[in-house]
Amino acid sequence: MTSIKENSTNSLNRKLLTDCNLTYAVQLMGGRWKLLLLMRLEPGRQRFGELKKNIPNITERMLTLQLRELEADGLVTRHVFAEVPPRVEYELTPIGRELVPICGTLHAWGGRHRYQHTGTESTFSHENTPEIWSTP
Amino acid sequence: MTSIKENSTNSLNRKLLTDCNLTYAVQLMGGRWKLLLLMRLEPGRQRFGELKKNIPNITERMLTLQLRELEADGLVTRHVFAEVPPRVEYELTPIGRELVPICGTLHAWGGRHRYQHTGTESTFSHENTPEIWSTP
DNA sequence: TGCGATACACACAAAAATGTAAGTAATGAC
DNA sequence: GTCATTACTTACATTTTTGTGTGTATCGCA
Repeated sequence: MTSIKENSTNSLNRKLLTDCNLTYAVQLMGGRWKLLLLMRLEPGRQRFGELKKNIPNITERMLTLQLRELEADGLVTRHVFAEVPPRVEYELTPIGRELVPICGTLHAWGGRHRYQHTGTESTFSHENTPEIWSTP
Repeated sequence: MTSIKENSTNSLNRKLLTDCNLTYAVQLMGGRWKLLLLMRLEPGRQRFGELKKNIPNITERMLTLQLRELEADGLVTRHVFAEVPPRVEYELTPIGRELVPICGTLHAWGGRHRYQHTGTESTFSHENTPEIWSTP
């Protein structure tokens, strides 16, 4: 998300879909790394560098971008400490936290789908957030 | 989704995220028009032309693409009738149908978020699928 | 013979998302 | 004075997604 052409059909359609609460919701969580970030933040605050370490393959640029969008959308809070070297911590907001159980349901559905569709199971491990993935 | 560069970092990262059941699930429903299509199909089978009529601003190309991806992902079934002019109907699969209540929850969350974040409410109407949007 | 109807396909263009590589500011430790 | 540390920023390149416009096959009907 660098610069958007207001008034392209593409952008108008995006706005149109923003009117529906469902597609609106999906737009908020739609960035490639956003849900992973939310899940990492579930146990509590995390520093920028820790997120970077814990999320495989994410670049600093993408991490910054996605975190800033999450912040702008009110899903996470940014805490800046006036230290050197700098320290910045990220934390889920209440409404962001409400997304977590929904993600649990989606995760379970994804597992069922994968099994039915491919006959395999996921081996991805969310080490630091185990309790989320046990769906009620 | 026309042609994908195998082995670009971009594509490798996509595959990596496919390992997680959550991001896997989001990939399946991530196309711009997919969830709207799923919701339209909830009441029952629909013809290509009806979907086109009912979904604002979607082009034939996008409709085709998204439906084909949904089909390839096992979320909808395609029924072709050997008639002239042609008739094709689309229908939710069982696992696709399991996504509907989750969408209901997401829709509700989206509504809460929008209200908190913007102070407004959605005016988007899903005429043909009213019962979905009343979340338990 | 020509037309309308339907569900597409195709080549191309535009826009958006993602990735790469390099640089920056401030400070304390050496 | 140089260096390491941290959380970025910036300019640019690549890849992917979305949109535009036109064409097609088949048949029944006028």
